[in-house]
Amino acid sequence: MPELICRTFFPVHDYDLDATLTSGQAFRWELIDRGWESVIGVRWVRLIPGPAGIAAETVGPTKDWDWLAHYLQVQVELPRVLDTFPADEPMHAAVAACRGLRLLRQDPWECLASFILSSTKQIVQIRQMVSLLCERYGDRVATARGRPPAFSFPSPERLAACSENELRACKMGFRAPYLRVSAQKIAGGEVNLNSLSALSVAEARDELLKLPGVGCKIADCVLLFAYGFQEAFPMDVWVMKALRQLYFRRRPIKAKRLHQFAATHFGPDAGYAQQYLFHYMRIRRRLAEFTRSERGHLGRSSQE
DNA sequence: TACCAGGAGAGCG
DNA sequence: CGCTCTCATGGT
Repeated sequence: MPELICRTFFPVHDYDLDATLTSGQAFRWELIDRGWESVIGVRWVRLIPGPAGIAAETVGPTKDWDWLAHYLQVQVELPRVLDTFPADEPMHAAVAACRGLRLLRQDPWECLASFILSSTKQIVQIRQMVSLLCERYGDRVATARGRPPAFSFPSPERLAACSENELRACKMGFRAPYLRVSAQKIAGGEVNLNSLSALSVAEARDELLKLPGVGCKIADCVLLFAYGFQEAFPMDVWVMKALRQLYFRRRPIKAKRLHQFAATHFGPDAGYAQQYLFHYMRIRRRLAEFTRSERGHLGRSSQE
C-alpha cells in the first residue's frame, strides 16, 4: 500500500536552513540527498531549501502545516531581529558570516532532555546519544518509501520507566541519572513543562532549575530554543570564548563580569545574538582547520 | 598521548 | 559566595 506524501512550500527569505539545522540547537536533522530529514513530534519530515524558500514533505494526510511553520518560525522577520543587535564590529562580523541563521521553536521535553545530555559533550556525540535514545525507546513513525527508519523522541513517561543502566547503555555516562530523575519529575507532575510559557523568564528558569542536571546554561538553552524567551543568553565555553576574544581582546575578565556584560549589552533578543556568536565561532574554527590541513598537504607535496 | 567537549553538583574555606 | 574536583565517553 503506497504511502501518501504531502507537500507544501514556505516562501521565506533570509532563511539559511543549513546553518540553522547545524548550529547546535537541534540534534536530530540529517542531510540526505540534498534534503534535511528528521521527526517533529510524531511526523517524519523532509525539508529541501531553495532560492525562493523551503519545500517540505511528510507522510499521511496533511492539510494543516501550522506545526511545521511554528517549528521553523517562518513568520519571524529576521531583519527586525537583527536591528536589535548592538551596532558593534563583532556583531557585524557574526551577522555577515551567518546571514539567514534562525532560531527554531522546539518541543520543550525533547529540547530539555537533549541539553541535559549535552554537558561536556561535542555536538556529534550529543547527536549519537539522542539517536540511540530514539531508536531504542521512541516509537517508529512512517517515512517516505526508501527512507531510513525514523522514530519519535521518547516521552518523559517512557524514559522514567528506564533503568539507569539502560540509559547508560546509550553512552550518556554520568548524565543517565540526571535524565532519569528529570523524566520522573516531569512524568509525575512535579514540574509541568506546559505551564512555563505563561510565566516570566525568571519564573520559568526557576522551574527548570528544579530538575537535576539542569543549571543556568541548560535552562537558558531550553528557554530560548523551546519557549522563545529571546532574552535568555546561554553562556557555554564557546560563547565565553567569543566574548573574550571579540570584546575583551585577551584582557583577563572573570566569568561573573562576562555574564553582566552579556545581560546588558545585547538587548531584548540577546539569545538570538548569542546564536550568531556561537555559530560564527564554530564556522571560523572549521575554516581554520580546513586551511591548516590544506596547507599541510601542499607543504608535503611541494617537498617532493 | 593529552586535551577538550553547547556543565552541573558537591565539598570546601 | 567563589573556588576546585569529579562525573563518562569519544573526537581531534
